[in-house]
Amino acid sequence: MTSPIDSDTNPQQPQPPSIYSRKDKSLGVLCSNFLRLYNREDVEWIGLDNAANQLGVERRRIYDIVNILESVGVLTKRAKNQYNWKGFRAIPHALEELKKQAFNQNPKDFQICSYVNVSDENDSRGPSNSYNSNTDGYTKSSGSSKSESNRKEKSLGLLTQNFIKLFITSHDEFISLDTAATALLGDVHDPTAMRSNFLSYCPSRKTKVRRLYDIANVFQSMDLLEKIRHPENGKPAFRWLGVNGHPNTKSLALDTNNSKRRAFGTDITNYTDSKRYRMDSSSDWNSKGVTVAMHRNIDCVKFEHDENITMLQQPQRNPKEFVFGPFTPATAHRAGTSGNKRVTQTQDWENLADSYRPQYRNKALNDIFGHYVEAWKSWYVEADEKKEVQLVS
DNA sequence: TTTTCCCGCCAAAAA
DNA sequence: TTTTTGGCGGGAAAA
Repeated sequence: MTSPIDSDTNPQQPQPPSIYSRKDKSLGVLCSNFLRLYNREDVEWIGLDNAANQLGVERRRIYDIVNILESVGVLTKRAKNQYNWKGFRAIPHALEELKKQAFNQNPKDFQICSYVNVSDENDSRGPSNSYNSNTDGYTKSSGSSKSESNRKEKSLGLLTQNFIKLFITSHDEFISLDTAATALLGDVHDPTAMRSNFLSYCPSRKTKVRRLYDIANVFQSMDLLEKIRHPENGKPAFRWLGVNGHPNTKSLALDTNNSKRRAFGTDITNYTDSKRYRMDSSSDWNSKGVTVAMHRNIDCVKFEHDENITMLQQPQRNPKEFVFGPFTPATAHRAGTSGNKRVTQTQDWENLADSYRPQYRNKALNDIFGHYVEAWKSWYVEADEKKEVQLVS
């Protein structure tokens, strides 16, 4: 067996001046090399030091790769410096878990809207949080300390999982990283970030986009993701390929002959068709990535910030109804919803927004939340009006 | 000019 | 305290 060092090049010969190329150093290339090194049946575990040495990179880069791979089940942490190798076979199960999470409606399990302890007046430190031992390893227990949860909720692994969930739940086949970053901005505890989000300027979004490029590069090297030009605007976007390496072919054509659309999130366990990782949605809710963020953030505040706000009151829910979660389409309707009901529903939301505005002690937060609600309301109404027009025509 | 994303600083977490 | 882990953003290559 020969190592790269044993190549037949003559060491005496002057090497051509090494031309620096970023591509050679990219995370995608590194991930390919990493997989080439370890993606074998006989590999049980890997050491980070060994990986860094073998691949000739700093440990820091190995952490990037490992965190992303761990988020899709390829690796699990075994000990300090060591990871168990699970391989690609673990990916489908991990994706199923993510899918369940994306549509499972225990909001507290949804990391994206985790910590919202914004109030300066409420700086009590809770007990340490820890990752649960469930599949993804990133579900947070409640009562986290601010700093810990801050750090973990911003982790690359968590961002990776939420990025995947975005593809799973999105009605759009093509998602730009900018849109994804907007949707995945979890800095709800940062009033500046929240406000900036709506003003299309946000320093942390730039960082988020950087991280999404990292993730996308790794996933591309694994054939889980494909970079394309958006067919409509020609801008760079990404398409989720999934484990089969085929694009999600859930197309609108699927529903063209079926006016009765599936209620959002009703077939959680129904993923025998691997091409259908995206749920049918009866709305165009995520034609605006921001809408996703909007809805999510409101849910965050609603469920996580109960000590500082008056809870948003939930309308009485039929226990049999599916309870929407953070990625739930804001304009999703139940199957068979009548037009009248839709109008009523819109009005209900308007009323809700008007009547149940939480009262933050922090005035800035209060303003921001109000901003969220107003924006959400207008988008909701707009989307509903579009749907009405479509129905009429 | 905009998009992409490497690189390594440095702080948090763990040992 | 030392070591491991990894968030973060400056700034440069690539498009």
